[in-house]
Amino acid sequence: MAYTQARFDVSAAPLATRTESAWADYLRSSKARRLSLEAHEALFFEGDPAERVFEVAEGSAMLYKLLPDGRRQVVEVLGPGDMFGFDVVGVYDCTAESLTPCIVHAIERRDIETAPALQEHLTRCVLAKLHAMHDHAVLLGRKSAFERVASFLIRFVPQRGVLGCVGPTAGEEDTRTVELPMTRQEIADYLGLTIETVSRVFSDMRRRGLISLEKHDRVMIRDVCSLCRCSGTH
Amino acid sequence: MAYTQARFDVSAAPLATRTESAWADYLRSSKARRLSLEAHEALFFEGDPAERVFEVAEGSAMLYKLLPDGRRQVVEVLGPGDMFGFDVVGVYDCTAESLTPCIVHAIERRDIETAPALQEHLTRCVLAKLHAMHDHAVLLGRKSAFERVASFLIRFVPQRGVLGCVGPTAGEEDTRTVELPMTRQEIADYLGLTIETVSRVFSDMRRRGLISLEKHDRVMIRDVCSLCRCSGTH
DNA sequence: CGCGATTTTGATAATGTTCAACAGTAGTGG
DNA sequence: CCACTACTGTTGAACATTATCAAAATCGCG
Repeated sequence: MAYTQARFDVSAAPLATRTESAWADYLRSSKARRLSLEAHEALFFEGDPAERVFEVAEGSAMLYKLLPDGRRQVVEVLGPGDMFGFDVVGVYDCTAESLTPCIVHAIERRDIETAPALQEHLTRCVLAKLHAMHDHAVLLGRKSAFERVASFLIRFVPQRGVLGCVGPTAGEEDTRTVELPMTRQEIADYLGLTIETVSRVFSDMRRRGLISLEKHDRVMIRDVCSLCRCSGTH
Repeated sequence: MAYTQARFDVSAAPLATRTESAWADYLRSSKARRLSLEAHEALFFEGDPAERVFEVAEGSAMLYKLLPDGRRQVVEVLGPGDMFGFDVVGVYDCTAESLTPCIVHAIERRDIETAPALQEHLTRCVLAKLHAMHDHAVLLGRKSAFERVASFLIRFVPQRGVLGCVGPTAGEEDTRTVELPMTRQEIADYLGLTIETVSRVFSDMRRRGLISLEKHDRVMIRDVCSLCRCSGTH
């Protein structure tokens, strides 16, 4: 092996800084278009010619695909900083729809293709998405309904449930409240379940004291680590 | 919208040619290492420091992830031309294992990072993989066992079952024989099913006259279009 | 308060899993 | 060449999980 992980890390750090800054420069420039969306507004449809790439600035959105008989699979859930609208074949492979009111930046494909620093940033984002899709495939292919919902909830607790999880702060109650940007139907379509199953799992988790529901979309996780142990991943 | 799909296509074509050629140049150079693998040999493990990127030259391979209790999800099946071993966090997120005897090219991450033309090629490959993962998420999240196996089989018929499928040649028997590079267990772990269910679906397809099995891993598809209609996608 | 939409709950059905036994296949060595 | 063995794949029966269908409860909002 040519160099160790430590050496990779140090060489990667300045690269990231460099591309982040080029990206920030681009977004400040007049070329980037800023779009405001209401909740549940489609940004583009599967099959539309792919002319722009987008970045979520505020709020959240999703990408989904439909089967001819109407079954839907939400393939990605997007938050601030996430990019989407990449393509290979000239058309979008998914439909993009806002979940909450949100602001997205639209970037002309042309601008990216001619600016290596922007390309680097884009590549980084695509790699992160591919990584996330691998995890999601495990969830869809091998996890039970309970594990899927647990994994889903932990996703909304920053820095937890992922590799290098910081764990609970010693001695403290490890309680966190998360705001879900999605309806039960959207959660179901993301997790490959039905709306009823999602609802039943939420109720089951409540009965077991793992969570409590302040509102339908406000979930208090009683103990993040306990829930994490239900996710199948740990 | 700034420009039409047609304009995107023509601008994309020369780009592809340019990166393909840089890629071919790199592979001919002494920097690319050529590795020979037997069937079922691991190339790297989930968690290993990610120092190189790979390309399949001959044969096929897979990427999989394991849950702590041993459940496995095969997240990608790779054939000639496919790249793998990308990372975001410095370590591989999957284990890579050959399915058949195969030859892979190993490319130092450093070489790619310093050569924009190689980066473009890599970005293209990652985008294609992301696209494939979206389709796979639909399969795992929303398709029945029968549809999953049908989709899987069609995957091995070049130019069919995908967007812009050429369809059967008029008047001809639309029969094709495919060689599966995977065992039933591997297919099951790829499709999010059990080995028994995969076996039962194969038998069911045989009884219905959709396929015939010359050997366990040689499947004759009686009529590609009929099978395609069973895949849920069309 | 009352209406429409979303969510929850219940009863039943279907799909796929699990566990167990059996069959086919390939490889080995007498 | 055939018997033996180990492995992979197939089939069957019982079971579990999740889906489906139907109804009740809750929420959001004018």
